[in-house]
Amino acid sequence: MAHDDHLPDLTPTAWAILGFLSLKAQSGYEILRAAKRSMEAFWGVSNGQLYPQLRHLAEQGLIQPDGEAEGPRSRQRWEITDSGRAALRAWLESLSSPVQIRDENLVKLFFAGAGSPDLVGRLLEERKKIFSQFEKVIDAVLPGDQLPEAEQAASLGAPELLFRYGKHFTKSTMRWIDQEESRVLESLRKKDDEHADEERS
Amino acid sequence: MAHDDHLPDLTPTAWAILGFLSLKAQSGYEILRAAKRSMEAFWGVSNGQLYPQLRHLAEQGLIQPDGEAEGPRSRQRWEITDSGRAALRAWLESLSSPVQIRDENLVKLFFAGAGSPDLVGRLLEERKKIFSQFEKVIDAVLPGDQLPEAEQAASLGAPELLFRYGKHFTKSTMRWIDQEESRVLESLRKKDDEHADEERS
DNA sequence: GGAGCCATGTAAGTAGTTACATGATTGA
DNA sequence: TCAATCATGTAACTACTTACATGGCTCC
Repeated sequence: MAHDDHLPDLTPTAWAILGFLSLKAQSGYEILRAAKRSMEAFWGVSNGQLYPQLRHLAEQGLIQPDGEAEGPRSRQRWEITDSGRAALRAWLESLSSPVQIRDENLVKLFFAGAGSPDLVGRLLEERKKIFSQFEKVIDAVLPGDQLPEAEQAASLGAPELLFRYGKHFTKSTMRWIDQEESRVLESLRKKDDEHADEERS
Repeated sequence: MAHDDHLPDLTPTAWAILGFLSLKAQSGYEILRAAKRSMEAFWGVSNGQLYPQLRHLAEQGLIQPDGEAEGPRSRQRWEITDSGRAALRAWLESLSSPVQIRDENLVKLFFAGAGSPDLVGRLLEERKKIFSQFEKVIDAVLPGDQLPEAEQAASLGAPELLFRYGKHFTKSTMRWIDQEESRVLESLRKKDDEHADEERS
């Protein structure tokens, strides 16, 4: 990773949009759906971002309309330009910003962890739910049954790679939760023992 | 997790600030440092957020000044109030927002994955660097050598729990990268073989 | 009495979300 | 022909970051 030379200054979201257009000329809505299906878990794209960014990319000459939009609000297909492809290649070789995580459940665990094991247990249960939800999103990246062809084409790129990472990540987190849960159980058992000792004495 | 009953409407960052004050009465700067040391990896707190939020928490009656600030810009210590403690307890029992991840390197892998294995290899190398950097942040949560007592007290809560999670998380990610790297190597080997076949024929 | 860090604070900007408005298309 | 859904778009807001300003403290 080096030479951020002549990189246009775009947000990662804009680069992702350009990336989807590099796979196939498509409309904003199609991009939105493809992004939702294939990478929502690791980079969300909302429609409030999408349309302004499309216009911005067009202004920069990185994409262009493919055919005419029939009306003021009818479907407009976009295609990547040569300079768009070049820019995308450069972006792929440039330094990435560090992974950012915002994990409220974990923050709670931090503050609860010193206190009641009960609460920690409940928070770990919640965490399990959060991550099984997360796994559902991941599973949607590569559903067992076949997709309509259009959607398949739209989520080209390397869905299997993201899928493998997502699976690895969720499974590993689930394992950690199980470990912590048995730790909690043990600490409760110990407390019980101590209590019983006190009773006897 | 249930009853979000009478929860004041605060951002998770504000809750975290309140959480730190529940461990110990302290100044903004101390909170900033404790947050940086103990939970930066999973929830960053910046000073542009901190001071306005302190004032906001005070307006809500969840914290109060502990002693007087000597001057307009001198150290001010804050302490949590009873209603602050009650609110914090309620927050700990309330539903957490889902884990949010923004992972630019993974987005690049998605778009690179279908194309050149070389590029995928470089991106995996970058990922390794990103996560070994991440691990350094985690390691700072529980440094082998002892901390000044003040800092220890400030990062009470359950640093070991966050540490264990962070370690588990980074190790597991590193393992995945290794797997993917050998996958890349294999695909390069296959390509080579095919090439050799063509040469022979 | 000045260098450098400690500490508080703010202004400006960034990147994003949600909720809504509206037009176009489809199909019962 | 009406309802639902597809598709584009925007306004208002939210949470947050960076960079800077400034004052206070310490120690030589």
